[in-house]
Amino acid sequence: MKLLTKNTDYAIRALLRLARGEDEYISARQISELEKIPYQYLRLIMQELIKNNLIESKEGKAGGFKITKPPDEIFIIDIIRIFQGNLQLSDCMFRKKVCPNRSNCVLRSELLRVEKLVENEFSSISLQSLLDKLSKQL
Amino acid sequence: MKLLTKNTDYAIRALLRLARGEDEYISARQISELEKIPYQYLRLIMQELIKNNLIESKEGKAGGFKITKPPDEIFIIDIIRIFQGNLQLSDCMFRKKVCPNRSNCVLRSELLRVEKLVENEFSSISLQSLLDKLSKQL
DNA sequence: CTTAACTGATATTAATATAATATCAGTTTA
DNA sequence: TAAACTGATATTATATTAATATCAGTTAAG
Repeated sequence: MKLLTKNTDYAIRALLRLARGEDEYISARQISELEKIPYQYLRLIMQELIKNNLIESKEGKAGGFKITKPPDEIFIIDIIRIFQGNLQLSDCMFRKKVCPNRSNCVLRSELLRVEKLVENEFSSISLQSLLDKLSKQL
Repeated sequence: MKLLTKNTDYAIRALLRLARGEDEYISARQISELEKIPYQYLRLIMQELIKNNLIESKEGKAGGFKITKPPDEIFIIDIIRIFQGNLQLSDCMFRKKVCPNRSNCVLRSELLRVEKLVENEFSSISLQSLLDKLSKQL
């Protein structure tokens, strides 16, 4: 079970970069080099972040990206949701009206509980809190 | 993020079946039909469960599988570990000596915490507790 | 003593999700 | 007008997960 996929992880790192970068625009190229994220892949990630209003862009030479909100208003869960969708349980039979399988139903409520727990945890971690940790490391 | 993969889920259901089945052997064919699990896939799962000493088998006609421990001694985490390995964090750079990426390191401790949490939850759910729920549903 | 119903072991394929590249059009600045 | 960028989208590669298939060996029952 992987809590974060690579794109979520890359996105977090990219956002942390932007959050550190005052209000200048930072290009995908720069972020890619600083954070060692494959350039083209990062581009896709940035586009997703734009769609979700976490960052904004400036086109053309000297263009790049800028974070749109203060880092204490962005939470890890927001980023997870973008790239990994809502937390989901075992594939099983969820959309179906009546769960055709009792054993699974029994599991369901437990999984929902754990899911909720994980969600709460990730809802409590803001970019700012990570930045704070970062600065302590220096 | 999927908490359980299908094989884990199937394994849990199969084990619940066995746990309900007194001390008779139940064949993969029967379980497959009762729980609607693809037969050949289930066979593989049963073999894994044997390797991990959760069940034992009897060969030949009238053969099948039997659970080896009382259901209050088997926990969901045990089954998850068999089929999904240890909970793992974001792929990132874990085995490496020095984390080459500070931003990620900052995430690391948080992820470890959440991971531990999930682990604890799944360690507290026994097959017996699921069986209890099942019987209430009847 | 042979056949039906089973498990053991392992190989193969299919399906899906994740990760990474590639391309081309359009924008901005110097 | 060229260099350095983003927008949009298509393509490919890789890994993981799920599912099938095959064949040898075992057991029980007629």
